[in-house]
Amino acid sequence: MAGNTSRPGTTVVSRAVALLSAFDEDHRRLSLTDLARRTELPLATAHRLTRELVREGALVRTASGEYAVGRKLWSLGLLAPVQTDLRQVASPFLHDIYGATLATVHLAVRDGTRVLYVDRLAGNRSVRVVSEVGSRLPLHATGVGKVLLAHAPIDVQELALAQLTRATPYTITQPTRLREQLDRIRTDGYATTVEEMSLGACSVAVPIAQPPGVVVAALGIVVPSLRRDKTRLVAALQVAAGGIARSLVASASMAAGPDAAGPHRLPPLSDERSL
Amino acid sequence: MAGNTSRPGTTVVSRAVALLSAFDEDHRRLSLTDLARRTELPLATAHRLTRELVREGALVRTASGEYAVGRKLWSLGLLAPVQTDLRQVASPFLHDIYGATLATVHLAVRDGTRVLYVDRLAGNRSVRVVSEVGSRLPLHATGVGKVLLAHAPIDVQELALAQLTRATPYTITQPTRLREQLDRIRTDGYATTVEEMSLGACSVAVPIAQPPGVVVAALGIVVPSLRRDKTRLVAALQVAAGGIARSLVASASMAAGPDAAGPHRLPPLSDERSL
DNA sequence: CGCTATCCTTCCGCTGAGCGGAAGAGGGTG
DNA sequence: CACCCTCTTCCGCTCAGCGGAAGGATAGCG
Repeated sequence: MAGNTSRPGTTVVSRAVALLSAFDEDHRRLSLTDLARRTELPLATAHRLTRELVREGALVRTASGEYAVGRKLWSLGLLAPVQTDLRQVASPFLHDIYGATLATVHLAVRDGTRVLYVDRLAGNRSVRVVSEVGSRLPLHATGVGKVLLAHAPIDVQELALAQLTRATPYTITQPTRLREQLDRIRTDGYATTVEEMSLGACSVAVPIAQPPGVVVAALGIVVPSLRRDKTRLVAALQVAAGGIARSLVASASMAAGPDAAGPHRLPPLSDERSL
Repeated sequence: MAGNTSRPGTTVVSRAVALLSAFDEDHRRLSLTDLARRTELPLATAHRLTRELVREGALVRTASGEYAVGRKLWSLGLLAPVQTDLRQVASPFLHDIYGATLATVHLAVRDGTRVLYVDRLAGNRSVRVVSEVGSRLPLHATGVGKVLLAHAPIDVQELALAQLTRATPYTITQPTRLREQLDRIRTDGYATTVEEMSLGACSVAVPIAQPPGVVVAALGIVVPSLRRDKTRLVAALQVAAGGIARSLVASASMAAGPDAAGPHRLPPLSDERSL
């Protein structure tokens, strides 16, 4: 920036990104004042930057004068490696599972200490669930989350176990109990939840491991009850997960995002903040 | 910016967006030098800004040192009004059609003089097609494109008719011939293409009109041949399109993104550069 | 009708954030 | 070892960016 900055040290880029990040699932449209408030930027500054972002197509202005995320960002986001490989490869398999079960199907990866839903298929008659594509939930209360947690590095596990927030009366909030489950998940090869995230919703999930042993994603479905056909569901999921993993080898090499960076770590880059 | 700018008048924001826009379908990963070249920024400048974008999560750095679009942008993009309503509402219907036909299914909107593919379902056994979610193609050579063109404002039609690029030997490049087709599309209620975009691919598409009469999107499928069951396909598509339109009413009010703003057109926006 | 409240937009002078040439650090190749 | 290429860091110059303040615009209230 320049001149009379109220908070020196902040850069134009960080402010611009802050403005964009002010939008979330519950705030898809924001007025200028909201934007300024949420980013803690002076109104005039927010106004100037916002106008420029609109000019560049990163934001759009609705008829009512509110701002929303623009199409340019949408197209750009689609280029992110999150979806490029994994999503494309997995898509047909997700359809197969959906066709066979008519349940909500999830494809997710771990993003720090949260599950990031990369894809989701849901029909009219599927169980209502909170997750949407792009949303992030805690690792300990969902099927795919538990799978990813069970196969996460130790330090991530510790971090996650230290913040077991409660979503329903059935959410597991005791670290020791969850630890036991994680052990079982590793040996059994699948995870389940029973109304731990939302009432009336149970889930089964399995890992997708690309170089065998390295879990890069999780595949899961949400059903009203597990009683009847857990084993059948697990089998179906594992077949699909295997297929996805195998298809990933083909388009391998370039690797599914930073997490899978293997022995070579990223150049330092130091203190990245998450979202 | 500040100081010794080589090209005064450009702003930090525009440079940052330029860096992001350097990525496209054929360039999902770019080295620093590539970025600098594509944006015509001095290397040092590109480096500084890029590093900051990485710090903010807008870009990520791969193990090999290349840059790619980050997860943050991906999540942000998902908030764009492009998909919020329309895509979500349409999703189950797309699945139905896919299940019934196993053909590639497309959901598209018009973005200026191009088709913007908002969603796409394709299986392993579907016809190979060029379009991907997020890609933009000319209006005159695809099924969904023709539908959108037929129902576009006059000035857009003129603009599009003035640039009938050829994709295959079967692409229609004579304005008068296309004009006739557009008339038929309006009366018949559906559009077809026969190998006009890619050889071996035919398509059928129908409009999705929300306040009846106002076309907000198009729904289409791609098949190897139209001979056998065109009427059947048209019927299926029209049922789905009707269903989508009806479901849109429910989530109406807050409006399906700027395009659906009814009689009020978008604020000029005019000379936006595309991606 | 004025008064207050809330939102958006424009103005303008001060200044440090941003600029980018240049030099340095790897790494790969012949 | 010289050459080429890409990435990274340095640093002094300077104008792009900053944001308080003033000026509409619209809405609701008494």
